[in-house]
Amino acid sequence: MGYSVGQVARLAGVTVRTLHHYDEIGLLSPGQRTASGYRRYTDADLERLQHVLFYRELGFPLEEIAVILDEPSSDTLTHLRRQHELLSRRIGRLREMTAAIERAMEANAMGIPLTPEERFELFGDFRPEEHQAEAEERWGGTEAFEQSRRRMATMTKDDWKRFTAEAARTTEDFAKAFTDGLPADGEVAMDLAEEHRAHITRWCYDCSYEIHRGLGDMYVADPRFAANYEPLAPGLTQYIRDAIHANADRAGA
Amino acid sequence: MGYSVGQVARLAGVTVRTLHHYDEIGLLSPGQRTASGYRRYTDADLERLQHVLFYRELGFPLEEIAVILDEPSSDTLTHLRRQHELLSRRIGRLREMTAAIERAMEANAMGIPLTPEERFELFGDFRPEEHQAEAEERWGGTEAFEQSRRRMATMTKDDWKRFTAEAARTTEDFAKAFTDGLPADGEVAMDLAEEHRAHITRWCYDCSYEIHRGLGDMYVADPRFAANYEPLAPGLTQYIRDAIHANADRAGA
DNA sequence: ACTTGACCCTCACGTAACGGCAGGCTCCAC
DNA sequence: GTGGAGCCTGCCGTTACGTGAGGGTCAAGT
Repeated sequence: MGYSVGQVARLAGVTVRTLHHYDEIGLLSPGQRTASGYRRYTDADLERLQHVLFYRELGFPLEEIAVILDEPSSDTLTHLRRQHELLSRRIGRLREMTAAIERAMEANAMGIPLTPEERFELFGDFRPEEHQAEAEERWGGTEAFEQSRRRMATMTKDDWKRFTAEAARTTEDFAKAFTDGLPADGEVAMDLAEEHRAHITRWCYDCSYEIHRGLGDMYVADPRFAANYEPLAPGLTQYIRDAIHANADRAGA
Repeated sequence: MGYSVGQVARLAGVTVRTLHHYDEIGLLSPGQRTASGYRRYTDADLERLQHVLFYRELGFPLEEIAVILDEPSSDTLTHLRRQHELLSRRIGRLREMTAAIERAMEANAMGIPLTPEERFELFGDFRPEEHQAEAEERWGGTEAFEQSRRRMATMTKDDWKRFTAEAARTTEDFAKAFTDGLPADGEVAMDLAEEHRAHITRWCYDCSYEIHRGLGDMYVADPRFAANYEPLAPGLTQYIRDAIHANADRAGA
């Protein structure tokens, strides 16, 4: 027979207003309502709230929390593992900051002034590396790019393994279709392209047909991407690019 | 000779807008401006920014950061020490969360459902203990109370030592004035009361005369406070209370 | 001397994640 | 059967910026 807002609020150490808010934005709606409109939270709701608070504590925006809690592959254990890894990383980060502080204290004790770069290096774990800057340039700092970057940050080593495994499978299927002589604008190739697009959407960001076209073009233009495909079959890169465009055409985009 | 907003932004890994914002709210105004109105940040500004970002990272509101950076006893070393301690605490907290996650994983593996209390105990480090609940009741959950609670949280063991030392000194002075037979509404006693008020304002929260009166009344009403004063001189508690009121009267409040 | 692109300025409105209050039901314990 | 605790739905306020708009500034190239 569930818990009332007040009870849940006390249990979880949040305010009633917060629960109302989570209900409003659809992040956590109580399983039921009483006849008089009172919210009734179930045990499942409590578990969801637990995860919400956890990710929130680690600084995730609520909208993103909703996404990662609603993705299909999200059972309790997956989340616990992910949370465990996120915690480890966070602790590592704080340790680095501790070390930086200690260095600063030493420098201070010796009367050595810090250079501006030294001053902020401890915050610099997300500084634009080469690759990021380039992607930014290519993608024009779009929403999708940001989304991707953040999604990547949440992925555990396990996630990465599954991600690359899935990606490799699709690539192999492409290679097979290509060597079998199936046309790039044929049913099979287009379905594979669609699968590819879904794969990206699931793991990285909301990949529209238009973005997907752009990706395909990028594959042939950039030798680093081509390096992944050509060894499997020369010409595969172009084939994939064409299949992507055919698939987008089919979808009317 | 100085850095532009853009340079500082790149160095510190924040946006220009953020620096503009800090300037607007007076948290970090550049030491100079060029003739054409461009912001010029000095090395001292950079150091301040470093501290700002640090405290921000640890979740302090900007307004509070301004306060702790502007308090008189705030030299670089003090801050570095404080930051070091805050980091240690933070790491400890995250370790506890890690342990809680591990317990949850075990329970999950064994198929044991968690009780609602177990679910959220890891977030419960700020649950209302007896004392806090009482203070809340007394003070009616005022702004001052919240301010105090947060200030306390930033204090290192060293801070506490100095705090209690200062407090003890004032108390002794009060005791001396009392045993010397000086009147509670006399110059000396009132000055001591004012010092007491300043002490609270400096360390805990903005203590108005009205609040101060309330504190004085509380001292005589609550035996636990009286226990601190009476051993020094019987009747001292009442004396302090009267001095506080006299001082408030003198200030016209 | 002139343009052009990168950088800077000041408004000014938008957003996320709630806090806090008003005005009004609902529940249950005495 | 009534009073107080708890719940409801708006709705406006706040913090820490994001995101342009509209317009000066500056060094480098032509």
